[in-house]
Amino acid sequence: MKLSTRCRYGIHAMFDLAQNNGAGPQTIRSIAERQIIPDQYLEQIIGVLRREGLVVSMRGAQGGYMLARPPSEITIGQLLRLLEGPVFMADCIEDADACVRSGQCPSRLVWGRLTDCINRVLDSITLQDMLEDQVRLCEEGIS
Amino acid sequence: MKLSTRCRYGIHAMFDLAQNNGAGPQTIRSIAERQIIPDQYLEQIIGVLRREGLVVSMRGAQGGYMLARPPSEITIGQLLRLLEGPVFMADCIEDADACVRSGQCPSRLVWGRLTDCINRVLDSITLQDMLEDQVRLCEEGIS
DNA sequence: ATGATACCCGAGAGAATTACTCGGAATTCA
DNA sequence: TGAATTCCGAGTAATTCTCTCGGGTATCAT
Repeated sequence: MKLSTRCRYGIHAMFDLAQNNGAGPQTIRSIAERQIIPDQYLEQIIGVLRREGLVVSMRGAQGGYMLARPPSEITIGQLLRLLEGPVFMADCIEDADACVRSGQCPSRLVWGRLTDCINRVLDSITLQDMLEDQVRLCEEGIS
Repeated sequence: MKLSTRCRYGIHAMFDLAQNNGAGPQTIRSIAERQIIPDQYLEQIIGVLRREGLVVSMRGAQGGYMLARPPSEITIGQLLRLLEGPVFMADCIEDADACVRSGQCPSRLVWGRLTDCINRVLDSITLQDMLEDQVRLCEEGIS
């Protein structure tokens, strides 16, 4: 049970944009270099994020990407659901008709509880929180 | 973000064994029929559970499988970790050296929190709990 | 205008993983 | 002995994941 690298790359890229928020548009290449991501792959990933309205792009020379909203309004849950697909542990969580037993299936209860817990944790963490975490981690590193 | 069918099959099979606990060994075929699982695939899955000591097998005619412990001592977390691989969302959770930035990486904090939450939920649910859930679900269905 | 920069997009290659299948050996009960 | 059943390694088909390619389009600087 692991995240795909697509999802990790996407979240790293968004964190990078959060760090550079206000510093003008960032190119694919510069993000990819800082975050150590194959740049053509990142292009694909960031395309998804743009189509969903989480980042805005500026084409042409001096173009690049910027967050579409402040870091405090973007949660990891949003990112993960976009990049990894919706969080539901079995088809019957999204669609009760996917299985004839849904109404009386105890595993369905388990998957439901797990899904809720994952979403709750992830929706409670914003990019802003991560920026603050990093400041704290760096200070601890120094002292 | 979904469970593999291997994992769902395995848990359904274990739940089936819990329901038939005390009723003698259950054959692959009978479990597969009740739980709607391809039986040769189930054979493979249940082999993993046997090697890890969660079920015991009896070979030969009238043989089959039984739980190695009471349902109250088997958690979904144990099963999921066996069947789906250990729950860690990125390599750096298990092995800090997997990434040079581990010490100062805020995503690592996120994956850590998520991993903890998932394990906590899953380790709190036993097969016995699921048996009781099912009784309750059936009663609700009737009334 | 022109050229350099950079996003945009669909198609596809290669590798890994998943979900199964097959055939046959070993064991046990009746 | 023979039928039932587990045990095991190998193999295959489908899917998904990761990443690449090539060419198009928009924009800025000169």
